[in-house]
Amino acid sequence: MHKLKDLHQAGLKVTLPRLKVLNLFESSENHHLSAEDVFKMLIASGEDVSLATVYRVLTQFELSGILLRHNFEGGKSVFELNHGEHHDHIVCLQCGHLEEFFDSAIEARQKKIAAEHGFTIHDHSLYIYGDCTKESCPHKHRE
Amino acid sequence: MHKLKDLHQAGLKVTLPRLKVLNLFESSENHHLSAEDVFKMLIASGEDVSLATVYRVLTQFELSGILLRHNFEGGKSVFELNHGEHHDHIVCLQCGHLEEFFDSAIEARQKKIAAEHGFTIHDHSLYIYGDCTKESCPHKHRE
DNA sequence: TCTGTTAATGCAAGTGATTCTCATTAACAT
DNA sequence: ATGTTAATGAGAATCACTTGCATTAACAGA
Repeated sequence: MHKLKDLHQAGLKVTLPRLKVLNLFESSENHHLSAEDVFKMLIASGEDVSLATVYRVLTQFELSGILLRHNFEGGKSVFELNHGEHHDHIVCLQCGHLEEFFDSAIEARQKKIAAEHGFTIHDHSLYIYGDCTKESCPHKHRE
Repeated sequence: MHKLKDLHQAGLKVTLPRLKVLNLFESSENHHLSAEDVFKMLIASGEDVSLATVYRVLTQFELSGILLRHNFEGGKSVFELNHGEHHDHIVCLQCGHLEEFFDSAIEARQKKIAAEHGFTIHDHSLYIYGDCTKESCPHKHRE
């Protein structure tokens, strides 16, 4: 259990809210959670935390590298555990279903493009938006 | 000048606020503007528009294809004229300098990835963040 | 050109997500 | 055990938009 280590390394005290949030990300079915998701799930499971604390903890975890933040369309941030393996996302605009992918060809092209433009690459975000073909996807809601 | 045509095609009346916004995008040095940028620039040049109208106009122009909306990090939408040629962006984290690029290899890989995951691609957003090492990169930029 | 219908606008109030303030409390080094 | 300092909860505040509503401007038809 490297949870304590993670927190100490980040210079953060080991408090109940932080452990609860970490546990949630490690045990949750859905790996991508918004602040509100986290808050509601904790409340639902009887834990008593404040929404403000959830936001604070998520931001601290992002800064210390424990979590990754994504800004999908829709205005709210979504977080996931940082396992150290970079990947991009493909999102269903109908049902929100999310899949991860990694493509070395795209990664390589990006490096090349950055170099051609005289940039030192720091980071990138690639989100593909589309319609998924899941049975559970409410595809019929089209105009 | 196809401004009037654009508006008519979009089923929008040719009103002063709409013309002012279009003119601004066509004449501005900076091609990527937020709602607040547009509002402030119009006010500064003596035009009297409401912020609410700016938001409405930008959204309508996006829906009718006249403008493209981007959601960079930072939580605010940025718009640019839609010239019909898709491109992605590479952004300097130091000075905010922005360059556009198009890479057919990346586009092709994305289509393939979407197909492999059973998605019908609608759209994508790719932003590369880095440091622009150019002399032309002034380190005195607004937030 | 006048005019009625309807869309567009301005203003202010309302939202949703997130951040901040500040008094209180919990961590943990001593 | 306890002092120091960070962390928390509760709610107000902020930021980027969005909406309701009364007023006004567009423009098609007479």
